Amino acid sequence: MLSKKAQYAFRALEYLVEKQDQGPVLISEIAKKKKIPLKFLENILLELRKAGFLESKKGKGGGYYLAKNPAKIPVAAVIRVVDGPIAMLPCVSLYFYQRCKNCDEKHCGLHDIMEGVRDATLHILENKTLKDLVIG
Amino acid sequence: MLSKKAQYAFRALEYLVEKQDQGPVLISEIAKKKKIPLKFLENILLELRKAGFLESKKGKGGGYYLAKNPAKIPVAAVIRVVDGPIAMLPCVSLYFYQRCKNCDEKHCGLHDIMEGVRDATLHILENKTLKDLVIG
DNA sequence: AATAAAGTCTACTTATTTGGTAGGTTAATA
DNA sequence: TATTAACCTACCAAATAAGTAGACTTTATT
Repeated sequence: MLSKKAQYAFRALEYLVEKQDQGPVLISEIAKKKKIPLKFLENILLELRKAGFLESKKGKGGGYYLAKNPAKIPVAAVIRVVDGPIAMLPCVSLYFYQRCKNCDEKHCGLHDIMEGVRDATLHILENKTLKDLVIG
Repeated sequence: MLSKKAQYAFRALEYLVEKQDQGPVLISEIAKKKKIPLKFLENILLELRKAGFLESKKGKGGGYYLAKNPAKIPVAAVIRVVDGPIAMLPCVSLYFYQRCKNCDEKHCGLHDIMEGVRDATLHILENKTLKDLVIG
């Protein structure tokens, strides 16, 4: 399951995609419209900015806005930043790989199964982007 | 990510599939061979028995063994019992569904994306079984 | 019948993660 | 120089995950 943090992140990003051409958007506006706790959202947006998905402006007329074309930001990238690994086992994770203790990856059935799940999942999450968060 | 509990569960089940024709297997034997904390494993096996995957015998010569053909127990079913939902969002879970607050599922891009991920994931996890845990 | 073996059950404890808050600091604008 | 709004550090509480303790029941053997 995605954490609430990640779900908030996607809701906020969806809003920013919608408001894409209207200059910086206030954190407080996003919080209000998307019903996300303000201070929690602050942290989340900061993290998304540091990851390069968003940019921000301080002071009057400031706020957050997309750092690049939303069609260039895969859903998978956002999940990795906010929640970490996407795979179901550390030993099949591409970005957060950890070797299995007590289990030989070459002869582990679960490993193979979860590798398949990872590939199927990433096939979708690497190709869907922030653009796809907005429908119609 | 699967919890450690789920990973232990699969390791134990794999062992029981291997020892399938050799009568009841001691918890302590599984714990030792698979390096799983004994008391923790007790709880896990109990849960798997209550879910109908395993059966047990008490007293001397007792132990745990598979309740049915391992090829009839999908990996998905085990995950649901031990860890709960497989889907990435409550609103796309088949067995643990919960409605989204503040979001209309009909117009939610993330919903659609995660529905796709769920289908792709289940396509694998419903068809792979405990039999597939053992290689060669 | 007595004993020992082995799973069962209830109830903890401890560690980690999640979700959220507080309050001061810095930068931009008017 | 006052105001606005993001930035940053630190903290806290609740929930979940991970693991442990110990007494109880059932079964087989002697």
